[in-house]
Amino acid sequence: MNRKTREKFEARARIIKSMGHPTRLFIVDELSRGERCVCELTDMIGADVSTVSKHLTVLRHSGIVQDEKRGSQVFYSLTVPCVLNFFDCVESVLKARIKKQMGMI
Amino acid sequence: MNRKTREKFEARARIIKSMGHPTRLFIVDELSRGERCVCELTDMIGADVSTVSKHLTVLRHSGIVQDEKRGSQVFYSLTVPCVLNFFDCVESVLKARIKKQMGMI
DNA sequence: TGCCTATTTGGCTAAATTGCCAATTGATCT
DNA sequence: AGATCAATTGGCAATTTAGCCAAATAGGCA
Repeated sequence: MNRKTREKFEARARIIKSMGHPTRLFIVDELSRGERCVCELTDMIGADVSTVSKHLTVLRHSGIVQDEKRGSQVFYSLTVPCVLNFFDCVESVLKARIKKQMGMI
Repeated sequence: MNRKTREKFEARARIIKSMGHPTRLFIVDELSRGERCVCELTDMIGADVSTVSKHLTVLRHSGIVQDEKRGSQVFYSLTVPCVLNFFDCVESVLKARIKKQMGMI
């Protein structure tokens, strides 16, 4: 794998990786239903605000979410709706895995 | 976030996370063109066989790939084709990011 | 101005990840 | 059986990640 190819996959892996954490995946799922402020997300998640804020920073840096400051609050939303396709596919993987475990394949 | 919800997102995040590494993403991309043995993948990637083997174990455990032993070789293939949708979406995220950087949004 | 709320940043520790080498296992071939 | 190739596993050091607390920053309001 040459340098250019490696860089290409590194850039793409970083985006996927940013969703590869339960809390961040929860955030993406929640934002798929509309924008949310940090305080709302923090309440739902039940972790320290600073922790949630850092997770949001990861998602923002990867380009999956964007933020908008309004008053004293910061609202986050998805930049691209297609990330929801991920969920459907993940379900397929889970289903296939269960089928295999049951010896149906 | 209650226990059940957390577990749900943990299971899904584990699948996504397994693709969140340049080498493993490369493997998924390569397998989208057909099954490959460990030795072929190792040649392409240019890392130690043991490293590649461990990456394949991660992907296998998450259910994204399956293995089949034939003779002295082990062939890997995708279990579910939809993982390719990930690539399209990742491209969209990258494009949106570039647009934003250029001040077009 | 001073207080309160919302959010981010710094710092620190614990845990997880990665990649290499060495050793092991398993199949093939002579 | 012995040699060889393919792949996995164990072990270890270096790096990265996660989450909490404390501190800093910023807006809104009395």
